[in-house]
Amino acid sequence: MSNPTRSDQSLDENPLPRLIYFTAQDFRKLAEKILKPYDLTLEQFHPLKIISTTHGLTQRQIGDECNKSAANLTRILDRLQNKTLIERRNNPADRRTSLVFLTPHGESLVKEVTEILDSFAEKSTQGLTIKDQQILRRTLEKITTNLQQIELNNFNQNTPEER
Amino acid sequence: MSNPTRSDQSLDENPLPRLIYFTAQDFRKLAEKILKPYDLTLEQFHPLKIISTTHGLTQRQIGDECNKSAANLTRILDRLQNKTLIERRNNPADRRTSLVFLTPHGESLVKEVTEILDSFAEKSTQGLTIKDQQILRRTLEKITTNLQQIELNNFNQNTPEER
DNA sequence: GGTATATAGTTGTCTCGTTAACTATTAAGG
DNA sequence: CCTTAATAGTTAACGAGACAACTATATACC
Repeated sequence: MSNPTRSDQSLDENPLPRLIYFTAQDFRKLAEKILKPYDLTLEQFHPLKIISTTHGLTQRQIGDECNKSAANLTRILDRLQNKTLIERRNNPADRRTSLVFLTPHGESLVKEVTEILDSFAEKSTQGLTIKDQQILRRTLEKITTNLQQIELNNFNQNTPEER
Repeated sequence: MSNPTRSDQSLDENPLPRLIYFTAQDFRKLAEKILKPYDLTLEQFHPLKIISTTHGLTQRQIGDECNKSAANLTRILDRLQNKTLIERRNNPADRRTSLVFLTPHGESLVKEVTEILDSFAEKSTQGLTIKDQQILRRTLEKITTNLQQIELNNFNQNTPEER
């Protein structure tokens, strides 16, 4: 009624990538709001969740799993450590690395927040048929594959037309 | 072959929202690489593109169109202005606002980059049937609607089960 | 007309993401 | 062995998104 945003008018005409992009943004924004009372961000929760399912991972392993660079993960873990949700322990087998564990505090927080986020994720895909969900999944995978292909072409040569 | 990231193994088991999120991230990362030679980011290009199709918008209007907050847009426009791609002109009709225009420099850059990004967007959805694209579009819209619904419920009451 | 409210835009602070430079440790190859 | 290269992690700098506080102007209402 008040502010005519792009969601009201121009979604239909947006190119698909931007549509995906906007949807992801909307999702993130709402997830952040939901997590705010727990003094957590979505990006902090990702690694936390990973640590909770596999204890004692290195930062590299965690970063691979949640698609975060080493630099980025360092700070995120710093913040989680400051909130005493995780701890880094020395790894005698490889002194370059440290192994990351949840504290009891972190453990219980993950448990609590997981339920909330799971229910949120479920609600967000409500009303979609199984078929549509499958197609969505397949389509996104195809796009990801395309992106990888583009990246390869771009960095081996300059957009070759045929091969 | 080298680094087993989440794209190789766990895409299938990821919940849909995260899948959308990862796809959007991949898209953004590649778009940024493509734009780098032009000293532009994807987030800078969005408003630039909008300004190029409708000259003399206020910042508010631009922000609505590209889903950016006023605060965020202020800085992005500052950067674009420093690169002499845009200019802000006084609006005598409402002295709180300024109207944003492209410089000739900005004009030609938008033209150049638009072609590249369009072709990129097209390539990224290559191999998808029209039908699948329609379903993707419909599905994402449905998710967006769901998110709006969740937001309403959350802020009027505490997750009411039924109404 | 004058006060109250709403709106446009800016600025500060924090989190997140990326790149590049750097340290420490480990692995490889002569 | 010892030099070289690779890897794990940290730090700094910058763009970007979010929120809160603030200024200036415009609108509403009494």
